[in-house]
Amino acid sequence: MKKSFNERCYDLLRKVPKGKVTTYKELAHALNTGAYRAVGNAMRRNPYSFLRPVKSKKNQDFPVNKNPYAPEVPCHRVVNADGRLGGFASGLPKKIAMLKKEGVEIVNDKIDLNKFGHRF
DNA sequence: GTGTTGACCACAG
DNA sequence: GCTGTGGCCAACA
Repeated sequence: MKKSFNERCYDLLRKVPKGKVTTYKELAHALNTGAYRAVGNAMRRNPYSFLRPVKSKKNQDFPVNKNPYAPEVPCHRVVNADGRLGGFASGLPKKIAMLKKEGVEIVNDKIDLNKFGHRF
């Protein structure tokens, strides 16, 4: 079964335990590729993002109606390699709030990857 | 097939 | 600390 790069990203992302975060770098590495940017790209057009903004383009890559992953894809659990939150389509504060809620400690809008960084 | 863009990374200055 | 530059890979026009 051939999965799109996007799907693989989400699949890995779902494996990240609650209370932990991963980085675009690790994610891409786990996918056996170095396309961190592509991962970010995938998240940006993430059709399963439950906080997806109105900025939805043509998400013709997946059947959004069925959204099989739904809130199971914690796109808020992905951060930059430095631990910075980087970007979030629906706003960083939201991301921070959710992560804090899961037990992730955020200091100065950054995450301690030594403690909360998940590796595949 | 080519060129642009992207929620990035690493390095240089 | 900041900006600029080059590079990586995938999706899209």
